Amino acid sequence: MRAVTLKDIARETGFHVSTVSRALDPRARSALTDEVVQKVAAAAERMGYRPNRLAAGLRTKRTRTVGLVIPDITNALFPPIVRGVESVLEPLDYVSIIVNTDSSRDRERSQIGVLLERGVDGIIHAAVERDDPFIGDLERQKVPFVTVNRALDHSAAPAVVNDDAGGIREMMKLLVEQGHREIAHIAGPQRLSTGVERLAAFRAAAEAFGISVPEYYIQRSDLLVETEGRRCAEALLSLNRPPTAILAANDRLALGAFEAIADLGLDCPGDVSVTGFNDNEFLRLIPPGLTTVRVDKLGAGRRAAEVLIGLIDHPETAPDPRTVLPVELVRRGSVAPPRTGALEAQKRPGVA
Amino acid sequence: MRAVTLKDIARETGFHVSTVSRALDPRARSALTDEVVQKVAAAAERMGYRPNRLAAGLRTKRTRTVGLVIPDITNALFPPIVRGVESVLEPLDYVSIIVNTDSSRDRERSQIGVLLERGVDGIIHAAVERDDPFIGDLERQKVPFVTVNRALDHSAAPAVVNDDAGGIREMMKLLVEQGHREIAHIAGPQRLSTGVERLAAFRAAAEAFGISVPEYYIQRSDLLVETEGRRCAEALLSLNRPPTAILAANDRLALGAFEAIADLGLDCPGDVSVTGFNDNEFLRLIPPGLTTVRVDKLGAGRRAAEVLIGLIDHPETAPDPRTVLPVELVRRGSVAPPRTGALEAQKRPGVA
DNA sequence: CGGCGTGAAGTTTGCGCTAACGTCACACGG
DNA sequence: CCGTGTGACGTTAGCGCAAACTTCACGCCG
Repeated sequence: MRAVTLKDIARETGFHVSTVSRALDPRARSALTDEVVQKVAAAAERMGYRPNRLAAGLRTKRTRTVGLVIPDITNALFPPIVRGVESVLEPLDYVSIIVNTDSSRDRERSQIGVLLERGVDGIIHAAVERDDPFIGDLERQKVPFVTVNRALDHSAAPAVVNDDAGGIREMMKLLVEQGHREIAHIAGPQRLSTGVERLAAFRAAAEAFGISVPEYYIQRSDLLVETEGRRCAEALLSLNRPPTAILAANDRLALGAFEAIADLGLDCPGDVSVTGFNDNEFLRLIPPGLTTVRVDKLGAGRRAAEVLIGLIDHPETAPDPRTVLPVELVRRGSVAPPRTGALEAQKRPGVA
Repeated sequence: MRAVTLKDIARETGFHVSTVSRALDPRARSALTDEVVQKVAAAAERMGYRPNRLAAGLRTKRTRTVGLVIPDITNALFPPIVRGVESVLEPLDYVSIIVNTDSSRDRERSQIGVLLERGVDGIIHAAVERDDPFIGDLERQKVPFVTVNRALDHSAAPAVVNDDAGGIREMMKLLVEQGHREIAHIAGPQRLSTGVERLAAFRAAAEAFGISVPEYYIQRSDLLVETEGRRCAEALLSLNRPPTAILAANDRLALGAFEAIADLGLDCPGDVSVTGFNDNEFLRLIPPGLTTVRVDKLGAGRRAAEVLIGLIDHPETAPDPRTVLPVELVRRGSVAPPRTGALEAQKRPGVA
């Protein structure tokens, strides 16, 4: 069952292949008489013609394919971003090829390689590290690309990010208003822009609110996973003077903190308040309900795709180097006023 | 910055393009002297050669691309299936193009169309309905394809499914052992194979355990979403003789039942036990912990990819028409023995 | 010692498509 | 009445690659 080609339609209709090609191309159609266009369209329809994008791509050097580099599609943060991207790409007749890096540089390199072999017209990168070493290659090869959610340190590459600083500030404000003064931070990995941004914002906000944060109130996680959140929270809660609130750099770290709190026989928010970042799905169903910062995942994906398309269609015009998406505080049960002194009193006998 | 082609390497090394092509092709390499292979490989490396898969695909009619049709990547069931698929595809140098149907037939048709235009070597379909009308076309065009998770009604197409019947039976056994006799079912949409399979299994298991199930204990959902689960559960709990256990056809329906139970001021598992199917992530964190049937999502994706590759590489040999993956009961807090008579006593005064 | 198999390379072709270019007829203005 | 523009279509080339086919030299065997 060979596929129907332009040549077949040409034979059938008696026109030349290139006439058929034009008749089927909305942009070139105007150069032809209506009669020809009608006949060709009818024949194409009747014969079940389906354009071969590969051949067209080979000729035009445009595949209408974009690469989407993410750490792991299994991570609830990314599917909505993907849908956002596709919501703008699909109407434009693009498809995306998604690759997972599993946060491994080796995998990132090879996966970007497969995207390039496939001739993607551009890349949306949701897994960059601040000093990503493979990005230079892309820039040198003039492959249009955008980063989402995260940004590069020294690069003019357009980035679509969330208002990390604003979100952290809001959160700090809430905690302070609730009466907290001993506020700790579980920072994200410092090789990610979100990790350093949120940590810096944490420090800045603390200072703005007149809260002093000792260094040991800042725990750096190595990965954005629950186990790391748990480890960091355990360290914080084992301090002689444990914090009354833990502001985590993301939801998964916060979920890990929940576990640590439960393990130590403590209560959230009774003994410790906890906050997150991102507002992943299902969070509202998990007690006591994580107070967090909602980021617009769909919007981020959408915007990234728009920027990328701009880059592809108008390579000369400089794009917005940076889009900062607004965030929104979501209050749930994990924040309450501190129970003054209660935590220390309770802990002293138990812990060495 | 034009990409390096075989021709460039040929000019550089003095060999002919086809010699270069062979030197770079592991299968054809053996026909060349080591010296040539070495030189070509070195030049390719040095010049940063990257094969153009489009051109190769145009020539060979093999794109090493598969299409992955899913309802919605945002649905937690699918990312692990996707990873499973890619875990076998990636080492074979394939990529996948994922399309979301949003359970719409129009979208499904057009999305399958874009996959075909892209010349995918095969399709893994995780969104089929029992009488899917577009599948006939695929079979006629001899496009290799497999269904995952769901199956077609009248088709020889290979399917990778879970042991729905076994899972339901196990679940029924558990409920009966716990002392339940009034067991209701929130069935999945009957246009999906899982919907009818699980309903049939529910009836069969009930009979096997000597449980009689009145028709009004079976509520059919229209979509596999929480709101539908809630609607169905409300209907069941508003009966004069409400069930003591609700066996839902999937986790999301069960989560909806949780909501309905809470809304009615009832307690799970105190007043009603609830069970699900699939074992989506994060379920363990949602109280009281859904007792459910764990399906091997990664394994399903993996198996589907293996079957598809078999179909692609050996079109003549008939594949296993059906792979049934084992499932596992996961006990959590949502099932407890019925509080005999308590529910009725409590409800009578309140509900008409 | 001649023919022939074989190994190692080169030549050619064409996958399906698009874009640059060519042709031809007709209309229109000076 | 002829040149020239223009509209409508045909011709050609080539994107990058792989596979079929060709060439050529060498060695071996009868």
